[in-house]
Amino acid sequence: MPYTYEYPRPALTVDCIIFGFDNDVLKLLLIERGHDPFKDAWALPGGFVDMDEDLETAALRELEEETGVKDLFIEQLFTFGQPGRDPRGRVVSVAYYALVNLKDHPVQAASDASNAEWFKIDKLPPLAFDHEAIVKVAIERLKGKIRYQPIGFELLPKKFTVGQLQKLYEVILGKPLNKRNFRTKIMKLGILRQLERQSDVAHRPAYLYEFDQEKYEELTQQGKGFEI
Amino acid sequence: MPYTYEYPRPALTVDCIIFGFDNDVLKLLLIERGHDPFKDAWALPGGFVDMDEDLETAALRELEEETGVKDLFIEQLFTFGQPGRDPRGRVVSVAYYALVNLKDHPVQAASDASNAEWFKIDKLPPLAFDHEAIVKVAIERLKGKIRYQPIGFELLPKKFTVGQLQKLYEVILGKPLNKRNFRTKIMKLGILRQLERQSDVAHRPAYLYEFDQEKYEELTQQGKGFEI
DNA sequence: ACAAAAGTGTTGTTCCTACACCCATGA
DNA sequence: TCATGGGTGTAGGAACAACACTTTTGT
Repeated sequence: MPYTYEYPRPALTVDCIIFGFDNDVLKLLLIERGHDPFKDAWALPGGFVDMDEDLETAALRELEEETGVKDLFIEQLFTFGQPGRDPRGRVVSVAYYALVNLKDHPVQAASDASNAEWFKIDKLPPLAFDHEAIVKVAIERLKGKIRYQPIGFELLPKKFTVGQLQKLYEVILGKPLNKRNFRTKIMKLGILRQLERQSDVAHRPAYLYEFDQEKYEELTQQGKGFEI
Repeated sequence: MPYTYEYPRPALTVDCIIFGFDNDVLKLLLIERGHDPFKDAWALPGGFVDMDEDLETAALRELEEETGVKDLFIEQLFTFGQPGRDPRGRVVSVAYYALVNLKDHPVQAASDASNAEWFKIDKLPPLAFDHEAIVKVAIERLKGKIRYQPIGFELLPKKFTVGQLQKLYEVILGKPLNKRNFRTKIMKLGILRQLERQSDVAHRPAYLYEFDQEKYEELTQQGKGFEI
């Protein structure tokens, strides 16, 4: 059943850039394409937008269909619309990105995609379409954003140590941070709730913390800055 | 001549949020719509994307067609795609924004639009579609961005005084800034080139400055921050 | 002389940085 | 006892915030 319009229209897709953090490494969720074009190549999860669904909903739906990953907060990244970016014709893609705790989000490829996997961010395979460029934009955004918004917490387990948090910042920013100063800074924000200590570690057990969403919202609503 | 596709496609448009600065006030460029829907209502300049043009190009083209304003740098803001935001059916709109020096960009309504005008940002008329929401997003972005990027300079004449620059920051941020501290901070960045003095003003004449693009690029390439 | 905006001095406080040091645990 | 990461003290300097003061113009 064909659809007809008076003027030509580009096709509209969504793509998802999903970052995960695991064993001190930043990872990216990719699918292996099951169809042409770029059959068998790795690509960002994504697909066509349905007529009656929100863009964000479309992104979440495609993500779950292709990777099994669900229940996450995504945020719009950028819209890529250069003619020629897709061999099938004019395709405009709205990209969304998210950060997840890798352990909480097991992948299981489904339907459209023949496979789904986490890749280390610095060892990505060649990607389909202009997806390499898209990933680059996402990483830049991540770097810029983590310095003044607490998005990092979504990458960690619910309970985490200050050490883990610092490691995460170091991986994303790509440079070592001073332990003492990182601690003082992050603690002074007052957005961490202290819990019990670790156990069974071969060194002095660290305190575990959880992120205090409420305190954070108070902070931002007062317009107070946050900078690491 | 109709165009037919196997699956339905949303229409794709671009919208432009153009900020100007004039007499200590922040203004926004709007057009009066010449056709239904929302005939005679005020709206953001914008329109449908052609099949062979870049999104950014489409935004610039529509802007010039509808307002006569051209030769500016635009930046992608956000893509709005909620079903129901346009009474004609599913329309997804990629929004772009820009800052211009009002004096350098005379408006002259043309073709599609029956009229184009600058409005004070705090006295906007009711807007068509979801354009009020779009403007709100743009203002938030502007506020967030001006604190660490020198986008403000594009709103001012080529030669400007530190007082004017401060006024601009105050208007955008919506709060008064301390004269002494603003000066020290902005001067220490070293991105202003001092020129001659003002003349014919009823007070001590201020030095004029121009923005030093090169110095700014040096600054950012060293990864140095910039914060007001 | 006065208003109005430009521009400077200064001071107390807070924040940043860099380093050195001690602590608790499992192996 | 050693390695490992957790956690604290502190000192010097840079940056911030607030306020008072002087300067130069046109009217």
